[in-house]
Amino acid sequence: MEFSEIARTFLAPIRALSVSESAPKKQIGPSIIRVALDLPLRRLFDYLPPADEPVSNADLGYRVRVPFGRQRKIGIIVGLSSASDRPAEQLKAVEAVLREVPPLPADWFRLAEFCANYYHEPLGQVMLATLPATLRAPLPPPVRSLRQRAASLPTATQALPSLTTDQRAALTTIDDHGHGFRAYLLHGVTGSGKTEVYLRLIERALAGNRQSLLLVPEINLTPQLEARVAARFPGARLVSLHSELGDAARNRHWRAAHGGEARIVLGTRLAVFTPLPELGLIVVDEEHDPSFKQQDGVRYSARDLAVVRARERDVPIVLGSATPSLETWANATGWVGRDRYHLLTLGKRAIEGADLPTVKRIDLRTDPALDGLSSALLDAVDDRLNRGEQSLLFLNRRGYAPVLACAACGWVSHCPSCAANLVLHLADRCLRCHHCGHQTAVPRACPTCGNQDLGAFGRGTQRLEATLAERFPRARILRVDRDAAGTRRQWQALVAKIDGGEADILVGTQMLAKGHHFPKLTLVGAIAPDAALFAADWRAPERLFAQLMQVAGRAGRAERPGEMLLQTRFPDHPLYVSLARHDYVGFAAEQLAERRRTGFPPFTFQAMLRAEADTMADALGFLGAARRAASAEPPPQVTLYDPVPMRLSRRARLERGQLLVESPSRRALQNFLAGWMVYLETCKPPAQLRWHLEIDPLEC
DNA sequence: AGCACGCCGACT
DNA sequence: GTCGGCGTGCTC
Repeated sequence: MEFSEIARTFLAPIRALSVSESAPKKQIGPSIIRVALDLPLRRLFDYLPPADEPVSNADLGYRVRVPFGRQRKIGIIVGLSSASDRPAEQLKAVEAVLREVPPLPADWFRLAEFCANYYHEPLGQVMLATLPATLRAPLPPPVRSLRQRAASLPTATQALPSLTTDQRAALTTIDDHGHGFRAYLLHGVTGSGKTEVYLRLIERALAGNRQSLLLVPEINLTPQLEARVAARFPGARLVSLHSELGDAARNRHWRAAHGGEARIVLGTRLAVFTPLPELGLIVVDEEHDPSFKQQDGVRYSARDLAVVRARERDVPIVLGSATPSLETWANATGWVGRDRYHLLTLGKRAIEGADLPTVKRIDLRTDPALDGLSSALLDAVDDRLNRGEQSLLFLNRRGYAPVLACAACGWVSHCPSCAANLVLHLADRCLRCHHCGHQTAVPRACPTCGNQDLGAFGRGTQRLEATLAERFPRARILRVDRDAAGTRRQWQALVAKIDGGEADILVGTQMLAKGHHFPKLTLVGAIAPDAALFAADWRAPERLFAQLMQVAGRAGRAERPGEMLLQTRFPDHPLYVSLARHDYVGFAAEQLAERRRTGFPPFTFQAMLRAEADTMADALGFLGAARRAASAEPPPQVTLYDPVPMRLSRRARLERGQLLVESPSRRALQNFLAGWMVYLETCKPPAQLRWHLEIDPLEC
């Protein structure tokens, strides 16, 4: 069957798929139950009601246990009907309607449906993937006695921090608009008091007897936020939802939210799907953070879904950031259509006397770096050591050196499974691939020519740490990267050390830029930011600016002024000029103008079809066939580019290719993709080939 | 996705 | 002669 024909035949029923809220009432009694199952299939499965147990509209949203082939599965009742496509004798009966958990509510259905349609994933997979594991398991969890939580402490009478003019103005604007839907962008530099605004809004939601949903990028890095919220509202039950939580706790927290007992839910991206019967407020903190985008399974953007959810529920949503994503900024400042988001700006740092750090650019052409460190930066670190203050050196590259190589024959440490180099990790005495985890011992001599003199090229955090130890033998140096602070426990131990004044120099990746502030820190050095300036990825400047701005914000938040030193060969680059002025607005305007001129998002909409297979020929062959099928009847307003190898063309022994699809019209793109997906699922690619579609891809 | 059924190689 | 490889095909 041709693609276009398939689109016509199958598309209409898929779009029409929805919860039938007007199914016949029980005088006839609907005889068919439509069930969503966790399968990669774009259809529902029809079942008969369980023996002697009529079902009604009140059963929509309950989980069911059903026979499926010779297995048992958990599904969700998404509709009732009086007829099925299949003859009744082919239908099996639902084994049990599981009523111990209240039914999933209608707004949760609409969110799951939106997610399934927008990201082109089967509804059942979306729905089941968002439930806690224990509610997905075909066997009921072992019965445990419900542990009653200790009664909450009486509300401590604590003096609330006084608000700045900007904070008060932001709150007044939100208050004046009332309880209904409106999306706000709360734009404010580090220390401008965004969190206090969130807390005041949560306070209002609590007073109005409404639940609040607070989404954060990585909960591990911000345990203090959790503590701060809990301390402010000791009388309200707060639960967290994130992937490091065990199954039991996850289930408990999810049910507390669903049941309405939890009044505040603090979670990472998956928490956007938590059913909240009395939701009154959504906050997305650090909304620009890429970790709001799920990178496997259902590839959704939790930030975007949060906005959809707020609209569905008719509640306000606040997106907060010092460096908003350019998509969000465009929505808030009239670059795309009229202002969709309302912009609220927090100008000054809320802490009395704490100014933004001065940003100085060190020209590496006149002050060349020796072992990665310019004399100006060394002097500045020395200065801090003498004053008993802390320095932070920011280098976004883990390991000792990005590659080990033989100068005699040209051998380099290549990953056998990926199109990438093995990174030298001297701390663990190994070579390691950062993409697949492959690990080998460091060879004593060149594997090809026997040369004993292998060289470590480039510089990572470990090497920088070693250099600093040599240069400042009396300083206490602490390295903070994923290797040293991978778990919540390790991270907290390091934070405790830093706060306890047990470190003079911190060396770290962007991990250090997030969340925590260190009162004694007055110097931030960016070691090698230039690489991102000319990267092929057109989003690289946006990410670099955000990172540098964020890490700069670590310096001098207390009464001591902070300083940032930027080591660069391009001191006049507009990105650095904007950064030195703390001018996000100017930077964003320049980037958006460039993107509009060159036709990049948010002025166009993108989707990426990706395929991986044993050979690049297979991967590109599949993508090429997909493209030809679409071009046979060219979709209006949609451009399909040539299939190309991905930037990391081979990972874990699989060759990877991608095909970019683009349109100035979101609707045109979505219409095309819906039909295309149905067609692609009828294709018979080589067995080992895997493919997936990503909407609004962040990586190009 | 599972889990069947279904035809061709090295083994108790 | 069997156990088992994973190539299609189906699951209400």
